[in-house]
Amino acid sequence: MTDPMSDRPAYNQVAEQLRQRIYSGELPPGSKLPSEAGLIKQYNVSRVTARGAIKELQTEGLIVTRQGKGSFVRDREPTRRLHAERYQSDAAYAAKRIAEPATSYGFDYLADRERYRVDTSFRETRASPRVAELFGIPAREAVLERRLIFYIDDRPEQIITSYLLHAVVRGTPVADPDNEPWPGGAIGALASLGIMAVAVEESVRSRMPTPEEADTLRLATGVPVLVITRRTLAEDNRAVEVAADIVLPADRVTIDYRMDLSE
Amino acid sequence: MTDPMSDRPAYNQVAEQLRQRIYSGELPPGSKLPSEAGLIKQYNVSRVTARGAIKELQTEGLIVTRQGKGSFVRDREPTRRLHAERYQSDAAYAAKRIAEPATSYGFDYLADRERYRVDTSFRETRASPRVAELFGIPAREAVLERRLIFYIDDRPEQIITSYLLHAVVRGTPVADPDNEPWPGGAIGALASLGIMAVAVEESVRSRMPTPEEADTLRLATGVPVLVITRRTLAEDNRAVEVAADIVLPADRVTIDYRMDLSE
DNA sequence: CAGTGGTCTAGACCACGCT
DNA sequence: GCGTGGTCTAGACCACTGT
Repeated sequence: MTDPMSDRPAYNQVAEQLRQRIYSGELPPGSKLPSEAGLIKQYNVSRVTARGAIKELQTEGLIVTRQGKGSFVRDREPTRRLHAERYQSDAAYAAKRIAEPATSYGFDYLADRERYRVDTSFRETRASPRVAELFGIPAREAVLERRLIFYIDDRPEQIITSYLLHAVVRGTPVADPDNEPWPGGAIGALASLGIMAVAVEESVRSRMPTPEEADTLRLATGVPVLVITRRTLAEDNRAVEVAADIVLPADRVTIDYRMDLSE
Repeated sequence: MTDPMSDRPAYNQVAEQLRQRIYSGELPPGSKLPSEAGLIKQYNVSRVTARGAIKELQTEGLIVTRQGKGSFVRDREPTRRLHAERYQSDAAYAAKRIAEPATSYGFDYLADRERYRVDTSFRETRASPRVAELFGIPAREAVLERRLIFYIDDRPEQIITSYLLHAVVRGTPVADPDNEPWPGGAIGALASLGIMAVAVEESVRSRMPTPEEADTLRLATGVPVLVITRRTLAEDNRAVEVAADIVLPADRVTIDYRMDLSE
């Protein structure tokens, strides 16, 4: 059943045939793949070879495998949309132009308020070279590091590591972890101190998660993370908050932006 | 050297120790990991177990392995920044407010013009349900599918699948693949037909590449792709171009956005 | 209990990179 | 030629899932 004349290894040929059956829809999301024993018989290969094919599809994020049950075509998770317009909404709330923030950490604030939870861990530290560069300040300046893990329906949805200048927030309610989640997010928190954000810059990249990230975000193998680095700017484009890493599960999140071209 | 009392498998323990040596900087980018034979001796494990540890680090994107040479800590590629402001620049060029487009497909147009190349393949087809939804038109309407592979220094940097309404571009220079890359991108091409874009929407997500994508983008294992879906909007927020998948190598690209909060 | 995947072993042969 | 990784085999024992 595998072609020994092919220049491609047997495990790759098996994987390719399964992949085609998945892409074609013959094996829809949730459906069960042949068992290892089945593949061994069907393709007349050893167990290691059959497992190699399975492994290949796992690392591509096509299937998930459960011990004692089998391998299954991965279900497509409903993706939550993270709208960049939430920042405009946060700013409008901070400026008291609207009564309630529309979102919190990108979630629908009014509809989902009861469903979410945030774990906070604050500490005073000194700016790393990277954080200092993002702020535009000398390294080792005192900063407040806020580590937030955001859950919805008890499922972790984002890991935020955010920094505020210690000189600005020391002794204020903003430095108190019990006040998280702050209505209007970082923009709302800064506004409570009289600091009005005028712009937000985001840089988006992606990579495979560290084992710790895969664990806390409960990621299947073959699922990358989206990583946003955010700078919240006040007048003169001076950075007043820096989120050096917002880590999101890539199988559950889409990030939306809109750029107006009118001058 | 591995702890048989641990509940974690041997290959995982070996991987964890190597991972720590990489994260700690003891094994910096580019440096060589112990050979399989070395791991077998050092940890007193079988070859399969040693290879399992290597495989784990590969799928995390931490190392690359070359036959006959060994495994090496992955070099961090210099990431190219894809600025969303390029759309404003394209629009300014299209409106003849500036003499030259600043970028082309996100690359610096003036500095890099000689270094890039684009492979094009156009075809007339009917809108898939997804493309139709992005356009806001009935499915099966005639569209021009433009498939562009963009290279810089002969290295593929993005795969674009973009759609234009056939009714709009039929018989025009825009429908001629030889005119790619169009100065000012899709916005410039539309402007030549008198259609002025007023906004661009982008949705960003991430996943592992298909084998074909990994091949054309020359991606190492453990490197995801960033996928952008773009809608170019004219007045009344009517979509005039749809890029249903801009696929970018996540180890070489960062996407930058800026949101102004002033009302 | 049977069926499933998870881990591990010892051993073989092949292909690539370099000296 | 030697050291490196790539593929493959046969076989063993363990752990989880469900009847």
